[in-house]
Amino acid sequence: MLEVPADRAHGDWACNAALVNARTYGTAPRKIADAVLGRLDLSGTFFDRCEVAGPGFLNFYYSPAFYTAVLREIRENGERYGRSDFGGGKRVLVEFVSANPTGPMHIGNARGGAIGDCLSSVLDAAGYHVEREFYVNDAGNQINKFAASLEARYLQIYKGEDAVPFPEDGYKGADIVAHAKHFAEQYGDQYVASTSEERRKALVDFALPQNIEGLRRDLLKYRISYDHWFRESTLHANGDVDRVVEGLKKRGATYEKEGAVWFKGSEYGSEDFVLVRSNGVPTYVVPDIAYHYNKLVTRGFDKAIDVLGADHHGYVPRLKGALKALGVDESRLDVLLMQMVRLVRNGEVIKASKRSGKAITLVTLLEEVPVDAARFFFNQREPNSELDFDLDLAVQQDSQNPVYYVQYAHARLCSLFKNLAAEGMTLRDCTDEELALLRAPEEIALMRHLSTFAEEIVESAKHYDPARIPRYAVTLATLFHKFYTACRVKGEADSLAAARLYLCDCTRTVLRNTLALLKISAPESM
RNA sequence: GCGCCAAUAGCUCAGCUGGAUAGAGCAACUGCCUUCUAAGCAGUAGGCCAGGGGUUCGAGUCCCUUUUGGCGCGCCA
Repeated sequence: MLEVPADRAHGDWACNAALVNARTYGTAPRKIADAVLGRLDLSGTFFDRCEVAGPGFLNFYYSPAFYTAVLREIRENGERYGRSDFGGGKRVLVEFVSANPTGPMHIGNARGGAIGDCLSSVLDAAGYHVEREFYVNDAGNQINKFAASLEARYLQIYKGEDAVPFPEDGYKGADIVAHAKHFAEQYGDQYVASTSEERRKALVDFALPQNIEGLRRDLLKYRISYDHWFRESTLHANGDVDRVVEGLKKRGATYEKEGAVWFKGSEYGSEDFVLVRSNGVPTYVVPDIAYHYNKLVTRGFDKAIDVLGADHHGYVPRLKGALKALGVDESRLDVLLMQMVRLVRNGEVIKASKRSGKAITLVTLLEEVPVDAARFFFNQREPNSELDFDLDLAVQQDSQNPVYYVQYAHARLCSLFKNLAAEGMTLRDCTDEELALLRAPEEIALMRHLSTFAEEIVESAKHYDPARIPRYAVTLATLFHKFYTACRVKGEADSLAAARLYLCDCTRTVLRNTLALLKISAPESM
């Protein structure tokens, strides 16, 4: 097996085949390695030498031609450098955020948004055909609660707060009060006398579109835009929800108990659960099944990826089980569960209660923290780890903040080009011999890292781990800063200066491409 | 009680399908700006990888177990 050794003194690639097979051949690993080395022909490859080291590793070293080829590739491809066809154009639907439209987005949605959006970009760059989707829960019980809450607030305006009890499980946020007020300003008391059904419908028709528009607007501020806003209500309207129940019944995957329809989950890798309540109303999972059936069968995506909060993890086997029962290969659905976010200020965790309507919203967060920082921070940690979001650090404009460290590298590069241009030196093409002058350890390390960008994107796509991208960015910035300190452009002999400028240009390109995946700005000056 | 996720430097985290002396950043300490941005660089110090077993030539990585923390387990969504 080939691997990149931790220590570069051990070569650019290391092969441990001799160690792995020592037992099979009954020979000492070093002897095997020596034998392999004797038969190795590196001509025509990007390696110029190979050594046996340690207990029997074969260490390969890149030739200068490799680095030259990397730089040329970056120059040729520009903003496309790093893209690959790993995904083979497979159609992937990434669903993320999908916040409840009955209220504002919370901090978990902010993490989901950053992760989902970056993951989508990564998959796109890795050669998948990606579409981003927001699932709008504009039906079901939460809309009923929304309606009841609005109704109570509306009636309270005319009858007084004491005369109209607020529903126990209603939405207590100030946004509901505001909706009711605006509704009253527009329609007056004309709905006080109408039936509750009419009144609620009018209120929902008034408030829900505003909320959805608000979600769209807020997410846009967060630099997220979707290809589709898919409405749950369409699944009810076109009969898909009913068809799920019918389909499962037809396949013998259901049974009735105490007047309710149950799914035989235990036969499909989950536990049994209720599909249709005894009152005839389907549970929330049924439209969800219909929705995922729609993604994978009706619309025929090869893969559906859901970015969900970890509190939904118990629901995943149910969804997959039901899809399996409907004849859909459940492995085509991948769920990326992200653990909870805790906000930290002054070293203390901020407690947020959604019930009281006092949760910190995405909008509030963005008022306090730059979008660049938010997107970077939320992608820094792997999704399945908890994340402490340090509000103080995110707004800090110094070296403690990794966002600035990376952006500073870009600003430095731009400034370098600007200053040299003022002195009449601009980027020019270089010969292979000139590029081969880039031999300093800092230059080699930088070029080697540049060469791994596409691979990093593929790994990130493979593991659904966008956290690799900020890490790659920080490493790239570090290597550049080291190079910048050790190797000067100005004042060097023309050919070396030109080669270094060439390398700077490549670094700038890759830095931009990396930040583009995160949708973080690359400032020209700081 | 059952299930999912985590535990690595003082703090925040890497460590890819098990590989060569466990890595960064921040914080601490010491140096480096008359020359392309010092929002930077170089260096020092800091670790029974939560504890205990096991698998193997080799384990932070895989298996079992204990402990601690987070989240789930409704005819709520």
